Amino acid sequence: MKTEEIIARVEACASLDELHLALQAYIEAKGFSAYAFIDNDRHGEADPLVLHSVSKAWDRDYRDNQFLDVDPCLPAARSRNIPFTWSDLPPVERRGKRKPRALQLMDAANDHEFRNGFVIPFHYRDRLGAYYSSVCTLFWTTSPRDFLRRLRFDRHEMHMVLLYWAQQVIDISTKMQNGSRIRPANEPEAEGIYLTEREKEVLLWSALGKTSADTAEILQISRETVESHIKSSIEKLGATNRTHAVVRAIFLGLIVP
Amino acid sequence: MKTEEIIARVEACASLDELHLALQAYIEAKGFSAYAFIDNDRHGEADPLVLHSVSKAWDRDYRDNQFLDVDPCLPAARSRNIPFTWSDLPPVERRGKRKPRALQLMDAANDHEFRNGFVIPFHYRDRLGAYYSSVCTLFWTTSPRDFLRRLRFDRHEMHMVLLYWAQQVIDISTKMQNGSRIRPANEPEAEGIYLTEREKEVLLWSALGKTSADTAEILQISRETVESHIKSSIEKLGATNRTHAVVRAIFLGLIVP
DNA sequence: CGGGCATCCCCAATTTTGGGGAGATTTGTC
DNA sequence: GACAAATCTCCCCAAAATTGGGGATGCCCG
Repeated sequence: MKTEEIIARVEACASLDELHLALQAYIEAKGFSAYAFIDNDRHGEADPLVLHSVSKAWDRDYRDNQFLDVDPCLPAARSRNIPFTWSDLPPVERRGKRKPRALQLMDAANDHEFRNGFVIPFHYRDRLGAYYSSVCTLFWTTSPRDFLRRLRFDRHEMHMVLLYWAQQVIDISTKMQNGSRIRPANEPEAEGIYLTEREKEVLLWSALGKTSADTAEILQISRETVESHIKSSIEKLGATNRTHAVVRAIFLGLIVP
Repeated sequence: MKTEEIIARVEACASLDELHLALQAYIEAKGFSAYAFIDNDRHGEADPLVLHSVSKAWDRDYRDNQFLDVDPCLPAARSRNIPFTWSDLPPVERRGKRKPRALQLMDAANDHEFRNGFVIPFHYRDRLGAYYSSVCTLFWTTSPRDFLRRLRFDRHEMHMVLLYWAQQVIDISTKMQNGSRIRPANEPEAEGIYLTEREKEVLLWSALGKTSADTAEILQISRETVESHIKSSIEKLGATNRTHAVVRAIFLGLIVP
């Protein structure tokens, strides 16, 4: 099946379940046994979004030992955009007497027959500009040599498919969370709301914590003028006060702090 | 030439000049006339990294008119991980009598014979965990129909090549800046900022335009308590006032209006 | 038992809001 | 070129809200 077609199939999925099945089918065709998608790096979010097809045993092992905190894949994925394999990671050095937790993790993975893993990092921003990082690991349980051969052929295709897949997961899960990351239902449409350059400018400085007086200084205009711009922005945005106006302007993509 | 080979070639580049030449050769082979890579989305960073092969005239036009501020590609790229084209963007409506700046930009692009553009967004984090967004636009100057045909065939390959290319640009440019990009001194670490439930709650209501008194009413607590929570959030977030705190909380993903 | 959390209170200084108005300049239309 | 609309600029004033200090009391949890 062509990459094109697989991506179209992924984009046609309307639920996380469908996406789960689609990915599992895809990676099995590529010789992988399971996948784990962890959308961890959100602040203050109660439970990270996790989709996976790993065994219950491994899932429990991973959680019970809090391997999430020591998994070297996560920091590696955080500062990369390009997929890598477990074997690409720098070896864990053991210093001192105690076995590093990361080594424990690797031993555990080995116990579960995971011979290698293909890790795809994924960074994105929502409409508010907030950043998120996620990672998807594909688990390989058969011959390590076949793993390398597989990657040589299909690394890019898999990367590409995963990018679209992850985007779809994000889109759907944000939509499910009562649309929170998309657009609150009660908020009026962006259409028809335009701010002048000056208005955006003063709102931006306000978003960066400046008072009217600060902004006046920065823009070399009078405080009254700054407030006049703020006032008209508040009115245009249908906001109740400065903070509200700034949030809405950010939300509407009118300013980018 | 196979994708594999092109990427290997890109990864072999040791300088920005080489990367520039490699990309230009690649996109010309695909029928594009020029590219522009802008690594802009960073406040407090001295000069944004820009690599491009566009004409001096267009470069000057773009800078002189400060089109960077109105370019609809940038906000679109900011919240996407998947490439798009100029024609994918929602049309710019003109309200009022004045011509929107975005329309001016489009007219200018047309004057420069740019018929369409392929835009690849790119998000990444440095070793310190700071996030960056960049965008690479490929300019198409010949028949619009050929553009679509080209994309149908090569969209994914080009996406992939650009991902590796951009990663290489980042790697090299960070290496050149004697070390890494540094988190702006005034920005506290995202990690380690935690707000209590109550703090998030009052910030959220604040983001929605409520005053302390409103929020007190809503949460059935006293105004002083609300303000007390706001105060401690401001301190935790290293903000200077309420608006700033709300903006930062949003950007850290702590609250979701 | 200490520390963080949630709750409440006070007060003075500062900032913001919500009215009002008004002149100069730019921009596009007729 | 005349005209209208929008923008940018500045000003005044009183009411309301926020900020930055300082406290205090429970409560829960490790």
